[in-house]
Amino acid sequence: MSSIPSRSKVFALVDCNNFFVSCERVFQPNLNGKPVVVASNNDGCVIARSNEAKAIGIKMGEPLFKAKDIVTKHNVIIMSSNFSLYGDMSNRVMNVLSQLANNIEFYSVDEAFLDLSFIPPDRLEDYAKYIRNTINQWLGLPVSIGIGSSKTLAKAAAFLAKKSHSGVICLDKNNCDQMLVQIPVAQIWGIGRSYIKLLEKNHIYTALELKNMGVNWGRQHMAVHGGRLIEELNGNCAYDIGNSEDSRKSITVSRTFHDINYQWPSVKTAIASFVEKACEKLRLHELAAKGIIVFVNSNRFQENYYTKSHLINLPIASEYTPDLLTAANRALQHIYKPGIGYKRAGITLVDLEPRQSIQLSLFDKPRNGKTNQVIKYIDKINSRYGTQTVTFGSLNFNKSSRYKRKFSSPRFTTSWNELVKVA
DNA sequence: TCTGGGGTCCTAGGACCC
DNA sequence: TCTGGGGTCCTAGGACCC
Repeated sequence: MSSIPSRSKVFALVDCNNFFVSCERVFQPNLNGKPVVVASNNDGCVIARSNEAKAIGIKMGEPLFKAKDIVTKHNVIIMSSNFSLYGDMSNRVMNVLSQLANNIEFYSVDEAFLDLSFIPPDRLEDYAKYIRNTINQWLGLPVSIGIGSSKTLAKAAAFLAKKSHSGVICLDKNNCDQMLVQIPVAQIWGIGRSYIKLLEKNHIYTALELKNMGVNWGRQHMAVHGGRLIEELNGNCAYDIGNSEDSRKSITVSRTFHDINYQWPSVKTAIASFVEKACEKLRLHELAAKGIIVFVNSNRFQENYYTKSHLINLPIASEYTPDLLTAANRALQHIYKPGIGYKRAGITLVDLEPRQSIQLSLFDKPRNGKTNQVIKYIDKINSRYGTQTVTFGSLNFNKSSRYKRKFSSPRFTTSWNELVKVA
């Protein structure tokens, strides 16, 4: 029996150039042509650079105080970050891209993978240029596009595309090796600090050399990911386009403290406010958490660096701040060490699952001039468990005690349909 | 003096079970 | 003093990404 070889896949990576800086420039065109950097919270680190800023030697992630001399000398413009702007611009980019390909993965705030297998090979480059021009014309943002038969190759192509005149590079069987030899192995997607050391020890310096090591070598020295990575460099797809629906697995809120000697009361207060923020996100995405991790760090640039985290599993999947606050406090007791000045703390909500209730707001008649709002939770598990009736006051979400919830709201019983009508 | 914040995936080792 | 061989699940921590 002969099998017909399926046509190999084609992936494009669309990457916004200097994204945060480019967003700022859309609304402040006077920044064009000047060295501009966007700084992190507290204006601590450089998190985006214009080409002009890159050219004069400002490094990504560099603390600003270290770049002080260059900044002064070249009149570098420093912008404080405006993440709501970048998020909004990101949504616009993704909306445009969604109209240009069926299968798309929103990989990060400024990058997306597109499945372009539906485009004939000889039309790929033109189509990529069309995408690039469309985004530029509609949104005023410059993008680079890399194309290859795996996501890793598409990323590699995008790296070269950034330096190219056209902003688009297609890797195919014919030009792949001669392109990969130009790419330092450190630029390959999935190769970080530790692997660079390992590869240098083995005299591997370019993407081509890594490709030629073979899948078995990769698996042996760099675990499963290494094998897949080399598979991908050889043009075989090991990572398909991801599901683009919001299926996040954790939510983190953390901050670095300005005051280095954060002690118990302050850390406790900070953690409480992180829980509040995380719960907002949780509800925004209609999720519930089954666990909470609390972590604290001392200053990582000092000796005797202290870092500790602790997980508390919640007895119920929770989207309620009070439950999570209690858990966070318990976790904090485990990791807090007196006498240590904390530099950073945060919480991560884990094991997220779709929220199993929906929220309705019912209003009584105004009393004492105020509207008496009664917030109710209605069982979505109705459909799952076939229950028809929802009781407020003391509510069983389903038969298992795991989902029992108590409410302080007035007790009454009604049916699903009636409630929907009221809502 | 001053060094971001938010994610994913994998693995080693311990606890526990039969 | 000798002290199995599997398996699973959980957790902490490491590595990577933007």
